[in-house]
Amino acid sequence: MSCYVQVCEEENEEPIELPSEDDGTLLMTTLVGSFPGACGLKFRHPESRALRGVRLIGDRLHAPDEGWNFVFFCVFPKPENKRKSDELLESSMSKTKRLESFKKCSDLIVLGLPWKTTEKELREYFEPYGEVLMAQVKKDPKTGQSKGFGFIRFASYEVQQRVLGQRHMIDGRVCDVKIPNSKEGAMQQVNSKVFIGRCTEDISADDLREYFSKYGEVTDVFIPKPFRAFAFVTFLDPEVAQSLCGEDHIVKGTSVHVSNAAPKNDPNRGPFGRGRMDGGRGGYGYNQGMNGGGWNQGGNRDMPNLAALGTSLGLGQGQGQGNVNPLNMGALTMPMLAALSQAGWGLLGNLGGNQDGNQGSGGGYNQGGQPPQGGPHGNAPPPNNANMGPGGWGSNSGGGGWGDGNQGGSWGPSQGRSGDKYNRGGQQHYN
DNA sequence: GTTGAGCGTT
Repeated sequence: MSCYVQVCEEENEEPIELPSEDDGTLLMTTLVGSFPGACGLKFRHPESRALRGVRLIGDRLHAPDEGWNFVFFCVFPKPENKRKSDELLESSMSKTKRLESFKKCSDLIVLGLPWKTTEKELREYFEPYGEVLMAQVKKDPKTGQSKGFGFIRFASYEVQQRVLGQRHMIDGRVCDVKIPNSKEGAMQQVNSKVFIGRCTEDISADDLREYFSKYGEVTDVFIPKPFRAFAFVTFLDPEVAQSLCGEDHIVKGTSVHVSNAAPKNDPNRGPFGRGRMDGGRGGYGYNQGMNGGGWNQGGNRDMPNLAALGTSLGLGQGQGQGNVNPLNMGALTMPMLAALSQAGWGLLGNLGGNQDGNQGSGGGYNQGGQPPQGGPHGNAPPPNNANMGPGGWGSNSGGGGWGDGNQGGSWGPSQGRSGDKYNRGGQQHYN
């Protein structure tokens, strides 16, 4: 028996009526359709006067015992512990921030998969959250044995954020879903050529051209022979090339990674791994640097996640052709500039029309965080707390932990910054 | 046939 549920973004705003399903639940997809970025619902209980979260199981919000007879308001992810002094700023920014959070999906890494989990099972686990574009389990090429991790790609950014915000149990193991390190903010060079990584042999130059032409005119496609699992695509418009950098694209069923093509003969060309500054939880990236996270954890010379900055600040949009400056400096706030400067970031020196300039900055990132406390059995999340901690879901359903289908909890989100470093190998010299 | 932090045949 479906009905309409009154929902508004915040308390005391004009509600919108959203249709529930036949089974009386409200789909998350219905909710985010009207409230992008929402991750749950809460309401003020008339007796307790307290906020109550709405139970969320999978993709379905379940009516409170009293039914949908309240005005509900949205819960949005809180990526950081909010300090009191930030609340004003937070509320004044919240709407724009949410608008800016319309970002494209990226692949997500799924860590901790049971050895036996297949790609099919991986896909089937995530499908209830939303459309799955790609699911793969990394295997040893010889034995076919799973390496215990895989990648997943969703069609919807909102779904992606929801999946990132929850803990997962797949085939009896707790799995971590994160933004992979390969998605670190690629410094966007002024270059109309992009590097296409993770190509498979069945992707032809024509395939790449056809696929990428939808973003702009492709002037060249180059695939090294013999097969080297990467390619170059050159666009007429550097803006187009820039806009694709850092993204994953699915070409002929394969997730390829687009990054800036390193110039051929730059001895300075180093690893392309750059630091994630946001603790690895994706989304709201620029905001994460503001609460003591800082740009430069551990004192290494990582670069800020420029891709995240660029998107969240609306950089790189609408630049006229021929303007080789990838940054709209007018959009950079002083604190940002200060942060960038403090990060030892050599951008300014690189803006002088050096099309082949490349950052020689080393890799190293600060990800990690503490493993979750508590286990898959028992140790349920704190019940009925509408004010979740970082990474939490706002709408926390009370009751048990794993095993009863309760997915609303957040126990010990991995937002910590343990400062461990990891240096990936990077883009190799290529002639 | 084993394993359990990580990062995708650059």
